[in-house]
Amino acid sequence: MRLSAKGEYGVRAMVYLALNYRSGPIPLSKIALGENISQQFLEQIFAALRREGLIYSARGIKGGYTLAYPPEKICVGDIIRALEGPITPVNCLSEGKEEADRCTRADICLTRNVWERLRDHINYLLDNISLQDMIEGKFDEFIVNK
Amino acid sequence: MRLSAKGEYGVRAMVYLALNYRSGPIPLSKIALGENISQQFLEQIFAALRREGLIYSARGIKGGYTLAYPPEKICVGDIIRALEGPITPVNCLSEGKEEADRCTRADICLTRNVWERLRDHINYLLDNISLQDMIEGKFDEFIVNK
DNA sequence: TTAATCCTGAGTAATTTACTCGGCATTTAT
DNA sequence: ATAAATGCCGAGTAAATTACTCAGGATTAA
Ligand code: FES
Ligand code: FES
Repeated sequence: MRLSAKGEYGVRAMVYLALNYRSGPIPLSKIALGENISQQFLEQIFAALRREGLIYSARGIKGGYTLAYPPEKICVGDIIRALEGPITPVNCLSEGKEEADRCTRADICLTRNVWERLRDHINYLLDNISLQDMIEGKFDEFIVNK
Repeated sequence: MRLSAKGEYGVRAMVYLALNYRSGPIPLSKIALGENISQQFLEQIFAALRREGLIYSARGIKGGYTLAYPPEKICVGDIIRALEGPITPVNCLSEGKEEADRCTRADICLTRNVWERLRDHINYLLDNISLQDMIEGKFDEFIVNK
C-alpha cells in the first residue's frame, strides 16, 4: 500500500507549481532544486503530467511549467492517477472493468467487496483534497463513520 | 497503492480458515487447492502469520492450521500488517516514528498531512472489517463525510 | 547566435516480488 | 517401528518494477 516515488514527487512538484501559480512558467531546474528531486527523473514525471493535461509547458529560455488549472481545481487523486494509473488495491478490480475480462472468482470471492470499498474510500479522499487545500494547510476534516 | 500478492493471498487464506473455524486444523494443501495459490508460496505466508500470532499450527498427520482467535476478533488490517508491515502511503511517515529519524522535510512539507490522513483512513477502515464480517458479506457501511 | 529551457527514447542498476527447491522435524495411524 | 502426512526452514532465482541516468535533439527569448 505504498505510493511510488513518482507519485510522491509528483504531488510535491505540483504543490510547488501551485505556490507559484500566476508567476509565469517555472523551470524544472528550480523545482528539482527546491524539492531535492533528480531533475532528469522529474522530467519523466512532468512528461506524464503534461500528457494528462494537468500542466502546460513553455519551451525556450524563460520557459517552464505552469498548472493547467487553478490550484483549487486540481486534486491529489488526479495527480496520482496520472502518474501511477488507476488507484486500486488489487488488480482484479481495475482489470475487470469490462465485465469481459472480469476475475473468474469475482462471484464467489468474499474479499472483493472489501477491496472495492477500500478503493472507493481512497479515491474519494484523494479527490477531495485540492492543491489549494494543501497550500492552506487546513483542508476539510473527513470523518469516517460506521 | 497496490497490495502485494502476499497480502491478497493471505486475506483469502484467512477467510478460508475462518469458514472452517472449529473444524480442526486445516492442512495447507487444502487451502492452496481451494484458493488456487501455490502451496509453497502459501507456506511462506503462513509462516509470517504464525510469527505474528494470528494462526496456530499443528504438525504431523491430521495437522494443519487454525485461526488463533475467533473470526470476529481478526481484522483485515491485522493480516495485511503481518504480511506487509505498516500500512502507510509513504515511507517518511512510518520511518519517522521515533522523532529521531524523522523526515527532515517534515516541518515544511505540505503533503505530509495528506499522507497521514490517508494512512489513518486506510487503517481505520481495514481495522473495522473482521473475517466474520467478510463471511457474512454484509459488514457495516462506512460513509465518508466532509 | 547563444543559452536556457523543454522533449524524447533508450538504457541500466538496484530492489522487490513472487515465487521454487531441497530437505529436515513432528505427529499420528498402523 | 515404520510410514505417511503434515508443518518448518533457509536458500536460491527468474521476472518485473522502480528509480533513476544518458545522450542528444527541438524551441524560444535575449
Ligand atoms: S480474487 Fe478476483 S475478485 Fe477476489
Ligand atoms: S517529504 Fe517527508 S514529510 Fe513530506
